[in-house]
Formats: sequence, C-alpha cells, structure tokens
Amino acid sequence: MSSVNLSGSSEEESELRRGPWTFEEDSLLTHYITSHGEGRWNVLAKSSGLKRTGKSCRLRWLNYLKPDIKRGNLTPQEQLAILELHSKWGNRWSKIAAELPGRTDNEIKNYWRTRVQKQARQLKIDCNSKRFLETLKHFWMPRLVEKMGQTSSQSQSSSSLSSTTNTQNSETPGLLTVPQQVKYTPYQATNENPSSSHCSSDSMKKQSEKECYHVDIDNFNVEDFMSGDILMPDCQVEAIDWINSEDAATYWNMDELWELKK
DNA sequence: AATGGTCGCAACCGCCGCTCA
DNA sequence: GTGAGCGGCGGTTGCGACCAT
Repeated sequence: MSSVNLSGSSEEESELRRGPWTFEEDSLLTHYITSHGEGRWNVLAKSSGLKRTGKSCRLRWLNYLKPDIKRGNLTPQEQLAILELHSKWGNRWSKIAAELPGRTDNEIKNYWRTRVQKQARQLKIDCNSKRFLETLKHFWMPRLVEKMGQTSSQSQSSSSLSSTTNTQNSETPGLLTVPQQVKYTPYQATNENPSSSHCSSDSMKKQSEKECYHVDIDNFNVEDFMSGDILMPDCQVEAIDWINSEDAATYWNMDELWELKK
C-alpha cells in the first residue's frame, strides 16, 4: 500500500512533491505542528497544504525539524554507545536512537553504514562477524574510551547523553558489554615494536588472539560512562603502534580517533 | 580548470505490525 | 475474524559536496 494512493486520485498523486524540502515547506510543517501537534500524518499532510505524503512529513519532522534534534558530529560517547548498543541489538536503529537523545535512527544508521561498515570493508572483515566485533572490542572501543577520558577532562559538559538509562538489557547479552572498571592499554605513542607495525587483517587477528589490548570490557556499562561516573583509570601502554605503521591509515582512518595521537 | 571518484546525508521505498470499524 | 488505514522501521537510493588527478 502506498500512502500516495490514499488520495485515490492520480491527479492528486501527480501533484505530490518529492525530493528535498524547501524552506517554505519546512516552515509550513513546523508551524502546523506547533499549532496542532504531531501525529495523524496523513491528515496533517492534507490539512497543512503541503503537497507531501504523510510519511514524508513525518520523516522530515522527526529527522530534521524537531526542535531537540542534535546536529553535528557524534561525540565519542555517542559513538561508543552506538557500538555497544549495536552489539546488543543489531540493526535496531530506532531502539538505539532512543538511547541517544537528539539523535535520529536515520543518523545512527548512516553513521554505521558510512563509518563503521567502511572500516569493516577496509579491514576485509564481515561487519557482522564475531571477528569484527572483536576488532571493535579490542581496538576501536578502547580508543573511544580513551578519547572520552580526554574530552571529559577538558569539559565536564561533554556528556550530552541521556540520563534515562535503559541499563542492563538482558534481552540480548552483548558481546561488548562494558566495564565498571576499565582496564585497558591503548596504543603506544612511541613505536617500540616496529617489527609488528604491519597492520593487516591477519596481524590484527593475531593481535586480538594474543589479547595484546587488555580491554576488560566484560563488565563495562556504557551508561556509567555516559553519566561521567567512570573516568579513565590506568592507561598503560602495551601495544603495536597501529597508528604509525605505514598502512594504518588505510585500515583505521577514523579521523577523530587519530587526533588523540597528535 | 576540468573531470572522475568517493563520501555523507537526506529522502524514499517496501514491508510489517497495530488499531479500529 | 478480517481487511483497510496508518505509523514505524530498516534498507536503499539519489545527489550535492568534496577531493584527487
């Protein structure tokens, strides 16, 4: 069924606008919702004078116009939360978005597809595989945690995440359930182990198997990080220098993360 | 400067489940 | 019980911006 057909008229159907929204349309929709409230999207679409489907109006409002929508880059906290929650729930974007106030399911979905899956492709790892989860667990998440520690020390107001915690979801035990007390050893600033600097997926697998990154995330609770209750404990160094390796950027070009290195 | 490739994001599509007559 | 209408969700696509050559 198509909402377009609700009108039942091919003439009306042909009048329906598609594509990018104009300022006037945004304004019209915003004013209508301000006056009448959300919901009843098909009625709204017709009553407001917008030549859009109800679905289109709903999407535009929820993903763009709604006042509490947060724009801009995802914070490390938010990225970590996404990784964690995705490990629990999979592609339940709306459910994940519900844990990140101001962020939309569309935005999170885009983040996952354009950033996370890109990394998986570059590593030649199936992003649905346990191996990729391990890679996230042993490398990516510790880096995010590290960055969170840095940013939180710079600004107490960095945490913009919800205090409405949906903690300890037992629905699906996550592989990445994270630590009350984080003990991890991020990568090393100095290249002490140049012989190990080749960052192939095989080497990464070996690295993972050797547990060179001591990331005790078994008991990690991401909400505790969000609340700022947990600060970074010992940040000992013991790792291959992925970053300085010639190929590293090819595999891990999460720009924000690498800024830590500078 | 022109062109082709890549990336990121907004928007659309199709399916599913819920509600209600 | 059932079918239509609707809202919500996840997957996909289109396109503008940016970058490299």
